[in-house]
Amino acid sequence: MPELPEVEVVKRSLERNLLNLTIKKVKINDAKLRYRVNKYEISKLIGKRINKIQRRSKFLIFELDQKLLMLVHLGMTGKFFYINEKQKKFKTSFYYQVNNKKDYKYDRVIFFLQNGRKLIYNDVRKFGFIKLLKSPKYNDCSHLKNLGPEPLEKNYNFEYLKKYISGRKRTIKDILMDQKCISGLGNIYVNEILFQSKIRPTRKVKNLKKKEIFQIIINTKKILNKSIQLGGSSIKDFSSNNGKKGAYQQHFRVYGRKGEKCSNVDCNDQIKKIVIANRATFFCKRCQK
DNA sequence: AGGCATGTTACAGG
DNA sequence: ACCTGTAACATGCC
Repeated sequence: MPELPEVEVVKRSLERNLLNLTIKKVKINDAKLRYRVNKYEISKLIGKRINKIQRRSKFLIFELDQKLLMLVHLGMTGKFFYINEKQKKFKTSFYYQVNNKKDYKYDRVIFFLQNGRKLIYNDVRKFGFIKLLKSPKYNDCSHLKNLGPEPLEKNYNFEYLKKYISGRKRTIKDILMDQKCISGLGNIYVNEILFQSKIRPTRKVKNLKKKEIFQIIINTKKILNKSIQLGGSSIKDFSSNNGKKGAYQQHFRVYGRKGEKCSNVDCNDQIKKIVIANRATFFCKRCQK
């Protein structure tokens, strides 16, 4: 699920529902996430109120009483559910309506809230993590300190990207996936951005024209904003849900479309799939030069 | 059965 | 010390 737009959608939903609520109890069903969830540390959250929720790149930051900071990353399959304590079946959730009975197996950490509801961190593959930050200056933490600019902020612009790529030898796909260059993009959106920008993912950055760099900036912002507006995208892992899903996936132009006809009206070529930096890469060889 | 999957990072080698 | 590429992590699905 989660690249920047999905995390932003989750953040807004958490904000709507959790602000000013106090955590009553925390239950750890499985501590073995990306990093072991420390029971002693997590217990510090008890009795604390959630005052603010922020997003940086694909990370969520919960600010609680006494300057406690909880950092959450959703990894590949992490998600939050928000339900009534007494409900046995999930009826409401932040992001998806859930009807898959097996889902409870992957409830890793449960936060019991003072209003009688539960916030559940659910993660099939356990690539996500939850940890408390030591310093109130969260930009110091190892996960956040080397991140590049937010793609939707003004400091991600033509001058920035031109300067960043100068002297580098890598491909544009590789660079856009690199969180040190731009933070928050992942495989799906990079594929989409390069398709819309008419740039082949294998192009070396040193050969990019001014106009192409400009297109990348414009299309990055355009695509991310559109996706956030549509509630992000959810794929594969959520195909069994019959509730509300992010709608942006219906707008994918190349991602996952190997062998299909290019979606540009005047083009009859098939979408190709190759691997760059261990990641599936889709493009149209006629439209992306 | 084997390959693939929305992410991050530790590590090796240049 | 910087830059780059690869493998590993855990689990389910096609």
